[in-house]
Amino acid sequence: MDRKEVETSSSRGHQREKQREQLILAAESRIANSGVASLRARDLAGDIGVALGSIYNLVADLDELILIVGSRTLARLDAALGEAAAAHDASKRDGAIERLIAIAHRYRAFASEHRFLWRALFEFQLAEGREVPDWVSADLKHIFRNIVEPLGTLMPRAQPEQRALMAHTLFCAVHGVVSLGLQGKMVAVPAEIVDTEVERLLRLTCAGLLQEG
Amino acid sequence: MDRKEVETSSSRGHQREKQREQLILAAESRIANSGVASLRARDLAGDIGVALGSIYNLVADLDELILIVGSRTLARLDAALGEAAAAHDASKRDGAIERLIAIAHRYRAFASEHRFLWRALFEFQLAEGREVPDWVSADLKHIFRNIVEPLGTLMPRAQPEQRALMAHTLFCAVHGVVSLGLQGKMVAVPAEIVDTEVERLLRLTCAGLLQEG
DNA sequence: GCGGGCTATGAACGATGTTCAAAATAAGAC
DNA sequence: GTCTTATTTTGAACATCGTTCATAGCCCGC
Repeated sequence: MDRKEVETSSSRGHQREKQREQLILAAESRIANSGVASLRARDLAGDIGVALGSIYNLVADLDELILIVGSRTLARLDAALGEAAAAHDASKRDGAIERLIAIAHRYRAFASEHRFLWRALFEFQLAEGREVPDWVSADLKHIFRNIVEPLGTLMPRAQPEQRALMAHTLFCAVHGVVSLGLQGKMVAVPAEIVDTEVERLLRLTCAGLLQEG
Repeated sequence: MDRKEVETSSSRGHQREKQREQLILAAESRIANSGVASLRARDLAGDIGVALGSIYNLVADLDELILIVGSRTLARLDAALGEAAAAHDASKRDGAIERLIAIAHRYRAFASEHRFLWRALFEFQLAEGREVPDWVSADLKHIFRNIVEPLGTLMPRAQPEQRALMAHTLFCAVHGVVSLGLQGKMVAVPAEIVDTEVERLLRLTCAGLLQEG
């Protein structure tokens, strides 16, 4: 409790925190290169030059590590989409539509560039009983802001909840096209075709919205 | 090679085929109840009253078993969607739209009813290097027919490839809404809300299509 | 009944995530 | 500086997996 103890524990804690960050970076690198399914505790221990058991002094288990990497991926995705959104003025009709398309294209590009990290966001299944951490909802709400804003222009009479629901629908729809298209689960679709698909989908939907008045 | 040998091998083969079917049913039951991730070779051996090693006389490995169960799921999905499609006349504009919505609603219902079997279709990742079997593409093409047909009414001037691409886009979009909505990955959405979302999405898209002429 | 090919068996192997008793290390007291 | 104590690091051990394979048993035609 005295000064020396506080200093001590903070210095130790600092060392520990450095190792923890090394571990997170190693995990991120391995996931990015080989996919989340091939993440191995023994590999990570070797990566950061530590014994196998020490991994469990730095994180509770591998699931926590995957969640942390996921939060970093979500943050990068948020930054990328925000950048794409900023390029268009959502207060004008055409700008609003172009922003939605730009976000969708950036989403597709992000999925292509960070294939394994992006897939890890959705492939990872929480162990039974564990709950999605709070930061997931928080980060997603932030991402959705970029979609809700142009919808204000395109759905001027709608209530905020209606716009929020539409933002959710559009995000999920674009995600579906990107996900099934790139993953090649049914048929592998080239990236350019996926881009034309999401653009077509958004233009048609926006046309329908504007027609409603 | 003579008759008796043929009879023999066919009777033995018959027994083998019966065990194989038992194994497939056991796997399907376990996946349906607990998800594909908790499928265990030892459990299956116990289910059909056979030694652990015998599993590998009936199928190459568990991946093959999961693929077989997947093909059965796809067949059921095809039947369900076909039934929903048959309820509407795709040659009239309103009927075409209603058919698309009915198919989407049936898709959502199928996903709800056969949660784990449906998720197994998409969660399962082929082991590195192995290819998607042919029946996947074949079954999917068949499913898509129910979507392409009403698009003929809604996109009268379009080329067949354009209609096929739009069918792909719509399927993926609806899948995205259903998948992310029901799975509760971001926010768990009640089934009824998911239904309203896909219906809204399809009505807006169809309105956009009709507006194009 | 009997001999030869096929099949079923479950012990064994190699991975894997996770735990834990013991060793090593660091901190504090004098 | 040295000793005691608390903390951390270690890697062997454990429990589960999928998968393999030598062996034992069985069924068939003869």
